Amino acid sequence: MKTSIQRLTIQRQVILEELKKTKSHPTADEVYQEVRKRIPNISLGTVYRNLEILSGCGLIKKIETAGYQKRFDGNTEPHHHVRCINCGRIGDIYCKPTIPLKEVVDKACGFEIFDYWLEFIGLCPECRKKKEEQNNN
Amino acid sequence: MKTSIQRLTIQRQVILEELKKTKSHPTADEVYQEVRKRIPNISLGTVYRNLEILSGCGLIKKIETAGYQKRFDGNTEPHHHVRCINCGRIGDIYCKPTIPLKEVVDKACGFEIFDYWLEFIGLCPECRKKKEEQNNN
DNA sequence: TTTGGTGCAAATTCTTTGCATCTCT
DNA sequence: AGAGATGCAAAGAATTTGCACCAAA
Repeated sequence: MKTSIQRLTIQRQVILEELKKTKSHPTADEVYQEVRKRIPNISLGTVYRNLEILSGCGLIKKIETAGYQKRFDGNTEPHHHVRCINCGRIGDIYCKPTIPLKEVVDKACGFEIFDYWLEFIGLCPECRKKKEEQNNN
Repeated sequence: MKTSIQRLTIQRQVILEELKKTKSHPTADEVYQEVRKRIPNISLGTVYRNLEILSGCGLIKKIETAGYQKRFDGNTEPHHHVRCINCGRIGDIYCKPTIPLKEVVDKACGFEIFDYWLEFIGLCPECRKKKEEQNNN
């Protein structure tokens, strides 16, 4: 895994900018759609390649929770995610889980732990509302 | 989402048995390979369909952490996972995180939280050893 | 001039689906 | 008969890769 970028091409720069600009945790294709507005002839392959490289050197974060598409996050601060079970939207959470997570796990299984991934699954406010309205009919 | 099985066909039964038998969190294809030893003409589609149904009614667990393939777990006790960044192997952890996770999140973001997913990323004992040997060369 | 990057298209990989057939009840 | 399942094969979706060309060091 590379830890630094060789060249900051326009494509790479715009992809990064668009990711930093939004809080919506877009998929590769959504990034592509956004970037195309500024670089109309960019290819989807280039977007994929660059998302991989950018996350490889820590400039963005890859959100790898499947069954779903990968998503990408321009926010590299440590934080956690909530995913809406209904619409797939992903939100951010900044609470610090005050758990000695690493320590516990290290002892429990012999893994050398680098990181952990904490994701909550539920209904986002919008979908919550919709569901309640349906129930009232 | 269905909550009960209509018919317990041989295919369904064997898939379930094989999953209960192992601790290796196999992918759909790995389940397929194993089940084929007992039902040679079973189709991959059937395996996928049944894994979906079995997890839909809570008899098995779907592990949806991607970039990787989905994996399935015959162990439905609440527990967490460690994933090896190198070989992809998934292990189990039974520590209880003593955090009021749900409560904190509910307040923080307006989501209605049903569940959470906690996964640790690191190096499994085997890969740890390999890496150390490489470093010694 | 060499290395890295790009666009394009084809290829892969994983998963889902349509359909004719079969099987329980 | 009718609903649910199956095998097979084709289709889909997401992602990766090969290749010829381009561009910056």
